[in-house]
Amino acid sequence: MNTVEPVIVWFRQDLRLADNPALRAAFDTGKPIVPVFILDDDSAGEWKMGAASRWWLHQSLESLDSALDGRLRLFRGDAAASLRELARETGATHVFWNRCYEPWRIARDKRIKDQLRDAGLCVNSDNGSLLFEPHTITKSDGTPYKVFTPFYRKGCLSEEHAPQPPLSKPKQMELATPAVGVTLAELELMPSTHWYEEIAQQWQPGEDGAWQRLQAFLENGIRGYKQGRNRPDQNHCSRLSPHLHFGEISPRQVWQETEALANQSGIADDVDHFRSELAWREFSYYLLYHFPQLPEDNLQAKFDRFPWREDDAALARWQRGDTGVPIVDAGMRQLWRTGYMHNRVRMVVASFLIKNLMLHWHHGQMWFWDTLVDADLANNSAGWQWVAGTGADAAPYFRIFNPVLQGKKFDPDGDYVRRYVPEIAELPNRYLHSPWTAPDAVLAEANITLGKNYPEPIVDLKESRERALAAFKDLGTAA
DNA sequence: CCTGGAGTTGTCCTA
DNA sequence: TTAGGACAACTCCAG
Repeated sequence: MNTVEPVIVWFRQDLRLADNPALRAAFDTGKPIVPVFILDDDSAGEWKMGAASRWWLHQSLESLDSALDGRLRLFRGDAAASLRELARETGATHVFWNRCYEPWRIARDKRIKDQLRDAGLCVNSDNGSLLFEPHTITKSDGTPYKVFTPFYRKGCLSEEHAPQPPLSKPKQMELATPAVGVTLAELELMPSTHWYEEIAQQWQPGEDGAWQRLQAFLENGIRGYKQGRNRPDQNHCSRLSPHLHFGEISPRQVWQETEALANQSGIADDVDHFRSELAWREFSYYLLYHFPQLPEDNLQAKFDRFPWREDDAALARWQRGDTGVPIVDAGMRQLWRTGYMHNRVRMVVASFLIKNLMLHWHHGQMWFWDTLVDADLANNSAGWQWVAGTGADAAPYFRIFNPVLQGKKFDPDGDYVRRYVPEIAELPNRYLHSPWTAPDAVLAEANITLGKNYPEPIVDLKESRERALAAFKDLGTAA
């Protein structure tokens, strides 16, 4: 044991060494560091991590542990108790962490902070995962923004709140290694069956993987981002969302890396657009912080009386990608197979569930929560409320995606649909997004029998659109 | 308090 | 084939 008592760094959603304010603050004490991660499922309540996220976390912890020379300590269960045990064991006097913003975490962390201070420990927390924290941005009257654009102008784009340069990685950290805790396997994050193999092929969780992804995006994806980001058949998305969610890379780092590109000819617009997407992540966290009921309740109360349908069979077919609407099925199958879905297609499948099937957005939110590797309470909840039109900055009720038009517009050559819905791959482009409109001879030529090897559409698009329009109209506008 | 412009992501019909 | 307007009315926000 070291003669100097160590300090504890509690890793949470900041699974990286560079630009990690808590780690930096601990390092600056000059004392040995005990790095720890605690899996505390019970505190999360309904928002216990989903299966895909747990797979990712396992890989990411493995990567972090390796970057820390195998010194990461792991605990399972109550966080305050684990930290107290660790402090007792090591004689540590300080605990450092970066803040999280989910309502259940804010409440839990406040409790923990009090308990640790009562036990005589010093506690420091920092902002490690946002460009700016939700409480720092308000309108001149002190109330929170509900509209993205003015929020963005007042935030990232203002002098006052311009993103800060990231911190470097501490060099030559001294790590302490008490013999406490559990093994990674004992966290039981890995699923018992091997459904994750295709997911594993597509992703490299961890800080190194995050940087490789960012570099690949900056080299190949960002040019043409503004238009290309809408194309699920192309590679213009950053795919940084899971890395950002787990804090393997920080938004400050990403913001700074785009800085040099912004001055290159011809891509200023693309860079601006990408940065505004980072700001959308900030806005989701901002909404969750100021409206903590965001994951549970319609922000616009009038939607509480919307006549949602109950239809377990339809929900199951949506989940499986078995709706008979190709772009919807492609998206849902991409999600199931890869733990990810292209953003444009997320909107299409969400609109289909909410508007065409008229099922409550909670169903979609919960399914995404379990299956997405980037499942994030703020982004997921804000996104579903946005599509449902129940959120802060509501969409006009008549904005109902037509999945056939969306398919034709954003997957014009059908590459995306053919990849994930191979049973209709032989259909010509003209009919690929609406097989039910194809003449019998064309279907026969493509070896398709609707209702046999690919379903008839689960709802009539026109009728269900009108049904939803009527239901939304009936709500009126009064709160 | 009043005013007026604006609001991520759409669809459909008509000329 | 393509471009433009209709589709409601509301709330948000800055001046």
